[in-house]
Order: sequence, then structure tokens, then C-alpha cells
Amino acid sequence: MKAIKKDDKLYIQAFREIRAYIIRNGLRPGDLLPTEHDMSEKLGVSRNVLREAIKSMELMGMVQACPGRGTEVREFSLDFVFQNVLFFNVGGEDKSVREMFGIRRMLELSYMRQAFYALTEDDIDVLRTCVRQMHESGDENYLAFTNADRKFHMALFRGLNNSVLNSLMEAIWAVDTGFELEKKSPHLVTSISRHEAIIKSLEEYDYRAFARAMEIHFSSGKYLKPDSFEEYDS
Amino acid sequence: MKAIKKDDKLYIQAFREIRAYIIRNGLRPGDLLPTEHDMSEKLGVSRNVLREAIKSMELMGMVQACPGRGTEVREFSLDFVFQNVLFFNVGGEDKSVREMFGIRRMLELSYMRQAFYALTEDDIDVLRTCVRQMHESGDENYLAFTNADRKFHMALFRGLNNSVLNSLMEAIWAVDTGFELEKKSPHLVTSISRHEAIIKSLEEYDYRAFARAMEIHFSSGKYLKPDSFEEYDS
DNA sequence: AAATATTTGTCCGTATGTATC
DNA sequence: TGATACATACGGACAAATATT
Repeated sequence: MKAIKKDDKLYIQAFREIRAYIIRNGLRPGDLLPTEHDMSEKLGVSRNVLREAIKSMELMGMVQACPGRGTEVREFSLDFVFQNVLFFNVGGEDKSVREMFGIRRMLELSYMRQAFYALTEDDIDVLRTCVRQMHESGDENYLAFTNADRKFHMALFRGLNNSVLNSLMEAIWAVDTGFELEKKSPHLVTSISRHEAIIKSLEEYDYRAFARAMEIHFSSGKYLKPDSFEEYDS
Repeated sequence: MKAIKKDDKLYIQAFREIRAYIIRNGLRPGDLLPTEHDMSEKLGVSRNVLREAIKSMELMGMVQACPGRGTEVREFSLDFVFQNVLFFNVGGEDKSVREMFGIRRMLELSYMRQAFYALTEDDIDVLRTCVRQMHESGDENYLAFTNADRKFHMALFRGLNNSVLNSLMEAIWAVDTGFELEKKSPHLVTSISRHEAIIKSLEEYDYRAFARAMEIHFSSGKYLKPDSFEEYDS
């Protein structure tokens, strides 16, 4: 009957506060956090609660605690987290995985025009290297193939210098490899030729061909398609 | 001189052990872990140390603790990933915030067609309520306004049942409300009328008007515009 | 419905090992 | 070498939320 908003548990609030502190004060990797004693006093929680928050950060790789010295901020990497996190429903067709692929598809198609005009000759060289690595990895090494695939797409949008887009895409790829490892590979040959088509359009500096190649690349069944671009404004 | 591998800290070992326990015993989402007391006894560590490990898992979304009941294994969710990725990369930088807004704009415009056809009469009622709350919040209470704004947009895409899209948008809003508080409010009156235009198009079941209203809504300067939709395929 | 037991949440005090000066 | 500051680890105690009888 009462709609009183209950507060979160203290260790969750503490986690948020410390994270906010790092961001607000622009702490960089290598910088030290205040001591546990200071922070627990400042936040008004016990040292125990505070440690639960700090240790969480440490196990996520955000910070590194060192006795006698302090707690140091580190570069946050998703790979670190994904080594620890548990994946269920691997192998099966998972709804959320397809949703995630769909979002990646949307983002890439949305930003592809900007990306096209931002690409340099060096970037295209990277793309060629990635495709070569796809060929070399072959069927036996699916991890290597996925890795080359990831680098290809990250390189495509690197020129945008959009750090949020970049890390978002990295995150999606990290989840991808986390799941995909257990599955068997799709048609690698088809996938490679589609990437080659993208490169070809770039070499010819043909945006319309590029856009078409990108759409075809994402026309696989594993991408949950949202609004089709073609349908818009038609 | 001695290369003796020093053992990791206890809470890290405890984390690994618990994680291994989940896998070894085939625990599925919904299953309960042993009690903190049992596990700390079994692992030979204090309850304090054990909690540091458990709370790390909870903040990663691997488990959920519930007083009086126990600690439940949970399905992997992207909420945690998106929250932390965005938080760590946005970092209060104006450029990053605008990039993030740009991504939200892209996502909403990309999924708006699906959303349009998925909206029910109840959903539209929610939208009306949100706009009413925007009016009531007024200039003095910007937090209330942003809250209503968030609810409006979340309701728009609720019908899609796309959990990944939802959590991503929630994460973006979380950063938004966190930083926007420090700024002064933009033209609230303009913003309200744009939301009302969206509702009007829905009441008239006019998709083209809806798409136009959505574009106009996002035409403010705070959104870093990527490829314009109109330019595509033209 | 009400009392009881179980489980997590939170705090405190203390001792120890380690890095820094 | 010593002194200090810091994280690590333990145990106990009580509160709050939930489940059980």
C-alpha cells in the first residue's frame, strides 16, 4: 500500500559512489584512491561495506589494491570481466544474443556513411590484413576468424573517433566471442567474400556500393533485423 | 631469489571457488547457493572475505542476494556491461556525452518503425501521463522533468520486448540524468511540445507524421548527429 | 495470523603483513 | 633500522528481511 522508495543496499550505493568519484575527479590509471578508512568515513558506511564495493571493482579489473600503498585505478577492460562472468544458455538460439547482434547491425548501418568518408588508405590496408587473416584461420580455428572479423569492423569505424561507439561495439564483440566459442561456425566462405566486397567498394570509392555491401553483410539470419533501412521514407 | 608462486588473496580464491562450484554442480539461473555461513566454513575463510567474493558476483550480475532467502544464481545480463562501459568512457567529457546522445538518437530512429506498430492504447496512455508530468514538474524541478522524459522514451519502445535495447537505453539515461543535473535546462517548453507532437501522430496512427516528429524531437544541438536518415539511399 | 527460525545486511574491534619514507 | 600508513583477514554481535511452522 505504501509506495515508499526503498534505497539500495549500502554496498551497491558505495560502488556507485566510488565509480562516480573516479569519473568526477578524472582519475587516470595509476592514480590512487583515498584510503579505505577515509572513504568509509566520507561515505558514512563501515569499512566492511566499503571493502565489498572496492573488492568488486578489483575483481572487475577497475582497480588494484596493494597493501601498504593504496588502491590504484586501472584501465577498465571488458575482457577481464568476461573471463569471470558466467554464461548460460550457450549454444542455443538465444533471444538476447540475437537482439544484441541486431543492435550492432543498426549501429554499423547508421554510422556507415560517416565511416566511409573518414576512412584513410591506412585503414583500408588494415581491412585487407584482416581478410587475409580470415583466410588463414580457416575452419579449424574459429576464434582466430572471429578475432579478424572483430578487427575488421573496429577498423571500419575507427576513423570516427567516437569513443562511446567504439567501446560499445567492443562490448558487443566481447559478448559475441563469449557465446560464439561454443557454437559451430557458419559459412565462413560466404562471410569472407562479403568482407571482400566491402573492401572493393572502398577501393573504388563508391559509397552506394559500400552501403549495399554493408547491408548484404548483415543479411545473415543471426541478426535480428529491426526497421529495414530501405523501407524508411519510401 | 625464490620464485615461489605466491597465493592470491583470499577473496580472489573464494571468488574462483564459488564460480567453480556453480559450474561443477550445474547450477542454473534460479538455483540457490549455499548460505554464507556454510560456504565460509567449507572454504575455511571468514564470512567477511566470502562476502567480498559474493558481492563481487552480485555487482557483476552473476548472482542476486536476498535476505532471509539466500543467494540466487542469475542469468547473464548486459545491464552491467552497458552501465560500466558507458560510465567509464563518458567520464564527464562533453564530447563523450554528445556521442552517447547521438547513439541514443540513432537507436530510437532505427527502431521507431517497429515501435510504432507495436504500441498499444495503454502505452499511449503512459506517454500522455509522462507529458502531464513534464508540465507539472516545471522549470524548478529539472530532475522530475528528466524522469518523465526517460519514462516517455522507455515506454515508446517497451512494446518491442527487446531487453538488450531496453537495458542499453536505460544505461544511457542513467548517465544522462547523472550529468545533466549539473547543467541548466534547455527549452523545456519546446521539448514538451515536441513530445506532444509525437503523441498526436500516434493518436492519428500516422507513421509518416510520427517519423517526422521523432526526427524533430532529436534535432536539438545536444545530439551529435551521425548519418542523416534522409540522406540515405537518395 | 503469529511466532520462530533462517539468511543476508551492517557494524565494530583487533591483529598481521607489507610497502614507503 | 625503525616508524608509519595501508590493505588483509578474522571473529563476534545485532538488525532487517524472508521463509517456515
